[in-house]
Amino acid sequence: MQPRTTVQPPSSGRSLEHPARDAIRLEDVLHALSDPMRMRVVRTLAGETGELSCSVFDLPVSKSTTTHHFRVLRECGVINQIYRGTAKMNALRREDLDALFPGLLDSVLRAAADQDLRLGRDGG
Amino acid sequence: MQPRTTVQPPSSGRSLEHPARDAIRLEDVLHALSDPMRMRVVRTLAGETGELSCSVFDLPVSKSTTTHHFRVLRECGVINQIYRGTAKMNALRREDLDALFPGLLDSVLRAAADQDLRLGRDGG
DNA sequence: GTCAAATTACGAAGATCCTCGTACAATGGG
DNA sequence: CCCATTGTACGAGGATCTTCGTAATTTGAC
Repeated sequence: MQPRTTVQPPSSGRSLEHPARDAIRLEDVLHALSDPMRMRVVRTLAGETGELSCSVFDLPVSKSTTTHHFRVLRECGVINQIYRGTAKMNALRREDLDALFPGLLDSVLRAAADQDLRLGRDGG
Repeated sequence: MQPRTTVQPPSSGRSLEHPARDAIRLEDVLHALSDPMRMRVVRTLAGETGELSCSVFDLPVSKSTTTHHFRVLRECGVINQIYRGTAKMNALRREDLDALFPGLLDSVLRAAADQDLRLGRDGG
């Protein structure tokens, strides 16, 4: 078997720009989370430990729009994106967000879950 | 003569519509807080125990725009507004927000304060 | 090389948002 | 009653946002 030393082969030469941790702005994060589609993405990512490709999200919008929302999330520092083959993997920047805004992400996620229960989605 | 049981005379006949607690939506609150002017208002209100009139806020925008921002905050359930004479008093709906979104307001306020320090506003 | 899968880029339509100025309304004091 | 104070209503301009369809790009498999 091959060594495969690196855990994750970054795969391709395509690169994606991400803001450094210190460049992340609270107002941008709040704006990003104020969109239902993006909130849905973030909530799904928060329930996963690893990465998810864009295609596993079945948002009720076109693929172009989905691409747009993922870019907004990346450019404001909420998610990390990396190409692996033809897929683009996504992960929450939980460490960075928790370091910058302690407790914010968790309270937002909890508020979203509570609201779903209250309004009768999912849990009823 | 009338009993006048209520503590605060509402002063005028002008009334303002507020969403009930259960009608407050997380996405609307996040959107409201994503604007720097409105965040400034909320942070100022959070530092006060009582009410503040609109005029004590010296936002770097016109009076029309100030009115607009206060209305957005009221209509999404973040603040409570009431007329007292010629003034309009504002207060955070802290109880409602804390009940609906535990910890959210506090973490947002803390994040805003931290970011100000980090970016060199105020504290330096 | 060819092909399918995943995603982007581009341009555009429509909606919403932030901002403003000006004219107007409500209140309380003299 | 007159007036100053406080805030609103009513557009309107300009920016940004959400959404889309179609053409193009990148990658991995055969």
